[in-house]
Amino acid sequence: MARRPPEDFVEAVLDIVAAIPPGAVMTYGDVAATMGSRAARAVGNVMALSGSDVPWWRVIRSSGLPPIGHEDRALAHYRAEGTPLRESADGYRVDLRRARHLA
DNA sequence: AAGTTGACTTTCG
DNA sequence: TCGAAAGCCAACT
Repeated sequence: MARRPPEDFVEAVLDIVAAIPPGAVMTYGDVAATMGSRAARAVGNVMALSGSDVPWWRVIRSSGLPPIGHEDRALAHYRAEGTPLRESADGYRVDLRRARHLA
C-alpha cells in the first residue's frame, strides 16, 4: 500500500496547494502537472496523509467534486470563501470554469 | 523485479 | 450528462 511518499514529493504538493488563493481551486491533475508530473493519484495520497496542514478543499477532481468522504466539509469552506458553485439536484459541484486556478 | 493500491483522469458507449 | 473501462504515476510489499 501506498504509504507516505518522500518528503520532497509531499512538500512540493503542499507548497502548490498552499499557494492556491481563497475562492479558487485546482484539480489533482493540475497540481501534479505544476510539479512537472502527472501523478494525480499520488497527489491525492499526499493530501490524505499530510493534507491536514493545507487548504485541501481547494484541491478537487476534474469533475468539480471534492474528495470522496469530504464533500460536506469542503462545501462549508467553499461557502465561506465564496467559491463559485454549481448547485445540482442532490448535491453540488464547484464551477471549475471560473474557480480553476492556473499556477 | 512483479504485483497491488490509491482524496485521479480521460475516453467511450 | 452519466457510468464503466482503461490508462498513469509514485510508493509499498
